[in-house]
Amino acid sequence: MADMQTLGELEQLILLAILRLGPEAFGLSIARELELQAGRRLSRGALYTTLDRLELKGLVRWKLETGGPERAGLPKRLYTVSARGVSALRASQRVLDRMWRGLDDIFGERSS
Amino acid sequence: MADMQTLGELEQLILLAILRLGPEAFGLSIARELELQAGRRLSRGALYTTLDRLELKGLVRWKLETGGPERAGLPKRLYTVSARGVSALRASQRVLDRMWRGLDDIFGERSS
DNA sequence: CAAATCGAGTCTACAACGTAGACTATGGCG
DNA sequence: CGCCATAGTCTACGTTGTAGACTCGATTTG
Repeated sequence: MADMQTLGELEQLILLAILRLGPEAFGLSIARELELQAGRRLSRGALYTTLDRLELKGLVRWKLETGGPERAGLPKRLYTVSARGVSALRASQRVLDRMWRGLDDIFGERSS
Repeated sequence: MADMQTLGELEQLILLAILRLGPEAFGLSIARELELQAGRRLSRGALYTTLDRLELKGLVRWKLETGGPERAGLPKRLYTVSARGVSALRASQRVLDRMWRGLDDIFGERSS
């Protein structure tokens, strides 16, 4: 795992949204979570291309959910973050955290 | 300041590096700080084009320092982060913070 | 049942951001 | 002067972020 390429800003947010949603993470719910929590509105394109690229890098996976009782047979992709995805996310967090350290008092917002 | 466009991942780091360095922030010292704190190595190109773009967006400014005693007359650009730069940075932090909230326990690293 | 609608995902194209490395210019030094 | 070092410029390209029109099956509705 020598040099893990860095995550883009949106990539981070999408990974985080998936983690937040747990087993209910599919395309549009991810977009909703992002808008709700981060005030960030995405188009379909923005969402799915990023998801595809994360998949390509092995940071997320998905399996089809074949519809339950309601939504008879209408499948959707349930996304999960892979172990490598979690690591990449933590690496990004670690770097930012380190760079903020000492500045929090002056410019920061970390309320808790 | 309705919708402040989001900062790229490197843009955030460079802004933070400048804040950390205070009055000693010029091109190469920024690169050094980034490597030191974040383990992120940048080429000249990566550094200055990003700096130029931040300037264009009004997030950083610089003034020439005309050499002191040593370095007689050799000028360098001393960078500072503008008020808008600080806001943009805080906005990014706020979003990430919010997205991480609740996940810290499971996946987080925030040691303190 | 055809038409309108909705939810989920695909595809194409382009703008913005991240990156490298060769190049210029000026000063110090043997 | 020739050479090394520092600070910054320029060109070019790969990666990430973005929009919106399109497909396709299901549900609603007149």
